[in-house]
Amino acid sequence: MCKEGINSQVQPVVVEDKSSFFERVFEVVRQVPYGRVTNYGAIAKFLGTGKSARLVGWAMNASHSAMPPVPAHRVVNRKGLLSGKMHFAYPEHMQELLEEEGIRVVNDQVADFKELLWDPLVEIGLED
DNA sequence: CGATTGACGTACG
DNA sequence: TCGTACGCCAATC
Repeated sequence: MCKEGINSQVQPVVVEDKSSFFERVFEVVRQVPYGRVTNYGAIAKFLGTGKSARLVGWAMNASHSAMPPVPAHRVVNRKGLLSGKMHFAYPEHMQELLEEEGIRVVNDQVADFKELLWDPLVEIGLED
């Protein structure tokens, strides 16, 4: 009799742990303003992980499933190099997105990267 | 369960 | 400035 009705079937709710490192990375990246870029180390350090910048990159790997979408194209390495362009739909996609925002990319590297760099530790850190 | 890899960064020479 | 070595944590083999 424990046989419940059809509508009694339990549906596995796919709830992502917001406590996960990835979610935090997604949030920070989503805070990156238009026409600006950030680097993995800044995000990692902002989250308190510090040297685990690699995890940020790994988190971006899952960013394709993140909702809302994460502007991963605004995230580059500390050299301003489009290290993750290979993981986009196509390598040129990342550069196109950046140029679309007015960011000039030369030799797979962000021009004036230092000026366009948006550091959450500085921007958000002082705000919040 | 151990070894390897990875969209990185820092330290050292 | 450049190349090498190491750490970091999670996923994959």
